[in-house]
Amino acid sequence: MGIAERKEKQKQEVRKLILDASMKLFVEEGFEKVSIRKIADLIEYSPTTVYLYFKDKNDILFELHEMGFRKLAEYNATLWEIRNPLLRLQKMGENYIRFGLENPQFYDLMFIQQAPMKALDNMIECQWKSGDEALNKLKDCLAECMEKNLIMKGDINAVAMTIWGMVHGLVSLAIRDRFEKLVSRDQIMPMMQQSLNWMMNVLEAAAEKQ
Amino acid sequence: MGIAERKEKQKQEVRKLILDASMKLFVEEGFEKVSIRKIADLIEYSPTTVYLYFKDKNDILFELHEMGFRKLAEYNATLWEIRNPLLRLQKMGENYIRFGLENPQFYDLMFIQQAPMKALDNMIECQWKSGDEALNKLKDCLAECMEKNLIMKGDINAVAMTIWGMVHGLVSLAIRDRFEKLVSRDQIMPMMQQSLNWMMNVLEAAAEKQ
DNA sequence: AAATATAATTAACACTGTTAACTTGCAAAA
DNA sequence: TTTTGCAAGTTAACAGTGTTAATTATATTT
Repeated sequence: MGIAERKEKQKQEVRKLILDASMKLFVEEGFEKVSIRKIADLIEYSPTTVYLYFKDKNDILFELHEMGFRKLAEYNATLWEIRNPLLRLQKMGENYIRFGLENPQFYDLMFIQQAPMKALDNMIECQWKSGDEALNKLKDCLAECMEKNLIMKGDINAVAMTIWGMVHGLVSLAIRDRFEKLVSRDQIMPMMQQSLNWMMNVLEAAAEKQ
Repeated sequence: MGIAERKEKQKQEVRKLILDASMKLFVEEGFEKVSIRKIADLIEYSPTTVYLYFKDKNDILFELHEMGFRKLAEYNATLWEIRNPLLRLQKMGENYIRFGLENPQFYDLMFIQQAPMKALDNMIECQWKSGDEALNKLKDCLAECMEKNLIMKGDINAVAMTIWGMVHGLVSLAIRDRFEKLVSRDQIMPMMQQSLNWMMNVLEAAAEKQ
């Protein structure tokens, strides 16, 4: 069955060709500039060929969104060496914010755009695996913090949403230009840092009081 | 100069016609279904007529975004009677979340979409007045809390961003379907309420410790 | 070599925002 | 009263978008 194997391999190669082209357009021109026709032009195939390898555009954007999660994981590569869970939490927040501001297009796709979630709806395994994995790491960290009385106890899901919500709030307001209309541009980054610091101080103080 | 006045009035009437039609489409079919052609169809003018009254589509979306802010203000109408600033803060957060979940299209336009901010760039007064006004009310509340030692002291801008960031994070993750892929749908609302409660407890405890 | 299966294409549909050029109707000047 | 000029509104077009049905070309199997 050598030829069936080769065929499968070729199919995967074209698939990769499409994804590479999408990626190139995506990082160079941003999310909304990625179109099926431009992808096809780049790989020198007709636009309809793309539909032989992907169900629709959302399906392609889902794959790009997965790449984004791999990139985020790279940011956190050295994080698990940190013993103090509260310090780890802080670094996690810093990395998250840094990732968002340095890769706004990826962030957009991972946490703002609806397209990847729509692709998920049409899949067999319709659970958001990437998001779940990332959230679990946050939950583990928070659980450890609670165990050691470093943050106030509470429902782990609710607390995780709170912390995630806070950093996501900062990043998404920043990359959607809500801050630069309110404070001067060069003040945004230091202010976000201050914001995170204040939050950490509050968390710490509340735990000590408990 | 009676005729010039009448002309001006007629011009304003067509303008209102366009906005009403946009609004109708917007609340009935959502943001991405609003198109210049559909607006024109609805008011029985040609599509290009719209461009005689608005610079571009962003310009129309900006007006809708303003209506959203007026709607949000309605939610907070009875808020200023509350004396205790910490309780006021909590209710403000609850109202914000409720507004977002009950009016996801408006929320989208006000805090997620880039279109209204792009319209702002091409305006004489390119400050985000609506956002600034809303944020100032939050800042006033926080300043009062700090004064009375009800929350931990810190840079007022940074703290405001933190609090806003948190509630915006929750709402935007919710309306962009990030929660329902992680927890069951009917658990989202109670979890968000729990999330806010935990946050308020943390704020309170941290203040007392100070 | 002929039949079959698969890969890729062309053409089309129904949309989108936006601009240039043209036509109509009405108020003001000759 | 007639002519001029301006503003409102229109048509046609450009350059795109995602997506589907029908068709052609290619490669594999019989």
